[in-house]
Amino acid sequence: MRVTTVTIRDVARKAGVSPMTVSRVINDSARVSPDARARVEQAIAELGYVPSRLARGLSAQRTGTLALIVPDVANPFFTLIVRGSEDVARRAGYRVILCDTRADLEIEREVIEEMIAHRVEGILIAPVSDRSLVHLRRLAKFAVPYVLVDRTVRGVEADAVLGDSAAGAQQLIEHLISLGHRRIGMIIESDDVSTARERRQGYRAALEASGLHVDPAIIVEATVDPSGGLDGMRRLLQMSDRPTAVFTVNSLVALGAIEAVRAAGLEVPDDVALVCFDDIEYASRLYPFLTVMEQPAETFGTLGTQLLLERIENRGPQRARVVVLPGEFVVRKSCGAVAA
Amino acid sequence: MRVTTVTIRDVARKAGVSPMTVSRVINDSARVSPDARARVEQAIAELGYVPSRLARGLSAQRTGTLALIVPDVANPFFTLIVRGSEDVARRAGYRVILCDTRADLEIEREVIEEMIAHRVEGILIAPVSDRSLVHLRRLAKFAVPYVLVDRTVRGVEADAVLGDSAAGAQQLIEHLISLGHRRIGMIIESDDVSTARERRQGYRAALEASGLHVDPAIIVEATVDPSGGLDGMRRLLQMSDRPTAVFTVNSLVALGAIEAVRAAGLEVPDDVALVCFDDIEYASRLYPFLTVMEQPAETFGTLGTQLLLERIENRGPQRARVVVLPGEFVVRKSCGAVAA
DNA sequence: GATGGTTGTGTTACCGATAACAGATCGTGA
DNA sequence: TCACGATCTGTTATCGGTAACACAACCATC
Repeated sequence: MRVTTVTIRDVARKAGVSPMTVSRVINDSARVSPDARARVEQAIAELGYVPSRLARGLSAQRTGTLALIVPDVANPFFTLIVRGSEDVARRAGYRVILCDTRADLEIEREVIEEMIAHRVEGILIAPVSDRSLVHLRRLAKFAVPYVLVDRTVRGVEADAVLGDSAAGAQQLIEHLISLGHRRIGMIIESDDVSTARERRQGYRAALEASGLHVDPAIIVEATVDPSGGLDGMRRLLQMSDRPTAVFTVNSLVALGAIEAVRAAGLEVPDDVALVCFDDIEYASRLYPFLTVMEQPAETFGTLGTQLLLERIENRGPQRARVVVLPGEFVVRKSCGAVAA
Repeated sequence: MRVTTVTIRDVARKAGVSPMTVSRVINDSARVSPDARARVEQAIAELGYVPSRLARGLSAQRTGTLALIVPDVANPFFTLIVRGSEDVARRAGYRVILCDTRADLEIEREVIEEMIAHRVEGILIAPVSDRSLVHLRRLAKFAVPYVLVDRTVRGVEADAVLGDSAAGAQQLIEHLISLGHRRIGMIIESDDVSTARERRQGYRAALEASGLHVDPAIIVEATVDPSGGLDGMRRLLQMSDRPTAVFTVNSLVALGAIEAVRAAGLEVPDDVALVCFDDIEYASRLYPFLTVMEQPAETFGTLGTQLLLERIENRGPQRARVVVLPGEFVVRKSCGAVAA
């Protein structure tokens, strides 16, 4: 059992060539005589040599590493993005360092510093909010290419892969209106997250198009997880003039909202209809319940990573490319359109 | 906008000291005069200097990076492990590179080579199967500490954090027996995955303890995902003497199994009772249906990472530590114990 | 005032690879 | 036969840090 690492020099000595020739063999770069190549390969096999990416990265100024920064790895939506990104990266010979910011700006700041220190070649990021701006500026300062996924940031022009939040929300709300709802609430996060902002717009547009009044009282802010939904729905239910239908910013919030409805002795959709963004794949398989605007999450990851690789390799146009992927409207029981 | 990187030498020049003094400041290592320290910090701030982890890693032989290798990042069980591991690693000043093997031995081999090349300081791994043995030997050869999570590998003695698969399976089966079932099928993966092996043992032990016959015909092998469950249950339902209850290796398989039951015009638990390992957090919130042996997945991640860090820092005993965490038996509707 | 220990800082070499250049060998055509 | 290009290989410097040692300045002690 070896303790010290086998280096390129050890291989060179054993093969009776210079380190440079070994380097050429492992990089398949310039021409090497069949004879030398064979001896080097033999030596590599015998010594069990694995070239250090650190040394390579330092000298070649290429680490072969990307970073993927998301606000919540446990959210199935982001998990799919992770999977898609990982896959494309691997095929292109890159590794992915995954960072979970837990939707915390300070953690986001830290991980971005870390990734700069790691000299990752590019970053795919679903930023915490508009206040991530300074972090992205930092990336720009260090000339680290990055691509936004799922969310934009005010004042930033960069490649991005997004869902159509405004249109999606509008469609969801229009559906509720078509079912006869006139008082539609919303549980959503703060306005400085682009998706939330756009979904609010869609909400508003749908109401206004039908000549309905937008009542700020039934738009409640919450954290983006089941507990936020629980809390938000609880507040809505307490109102004297409570909504007959509610739109939540995503499916995790919807889960909490459902719990609140049940805890109040009520039911979805009988007492409160519910629609939201993002499907929960496994949950829907077990129990197709939520009416959702499903986004192609894995494609967010694959496409985003492809754009990133193009930036890294300096292919692609100067101008930022923004890809907006439409969602798929899936009607299930929670909206009350079909028998529960 | 800078293109070339700011190095320790640039900082040194600006601060009027040697690079070594700068190194001391950024590492908080040896003593540095308050005056020099102030000048260095000033220079770092003005230049926006971020030390390269590559260079540091190369020269100090420490990368501050761990790898986490799992067979399926999209499986909620492993996602929770990821989250736990990430969290502990960050607090200890380590970054985590996440690798998804997709339960493919060849991909596992590749990512392990990659991680050796990256000179990660340690690896937390849920191995594909017993055939991962050669990969782990490779890690041992390179003196890379590793800790097993969720699964062991035959012939390997290493730190491990595991669930109690045998006891858990036994309890699930005993529950089915107590409900009156006498013909209990199983959908499970190949025997060379330790968890599957142990769950088979628990299954067998429970049956034998009740004097029931173990019928190999109703033990079917399948891939560990919904499609495997679908396929496995389909086969079981075709039998003339089909089981009245089925145990699936985990909840994703159970989802597929339920689909097969429904596709056959039957229902769970009325026609077939169902139990399995691992909860699907979000699904259960929406619809508490599956009777499961829930494992503390996030703890697998946190504890495993702690053990790993101890190995890396050479704390902890020589001998391998194997932690077995008990699961929590959660009775819901799928087993038929309560009214559906 | 010589001795010895602390404190702060610089020098040198090296971590493990690669880029850039230089040189050696060989075949080919004039 | 000589010049020239093609092919292969080695040398040197460098990527951006740090370890190990050296050394100067200062203080306390006898």
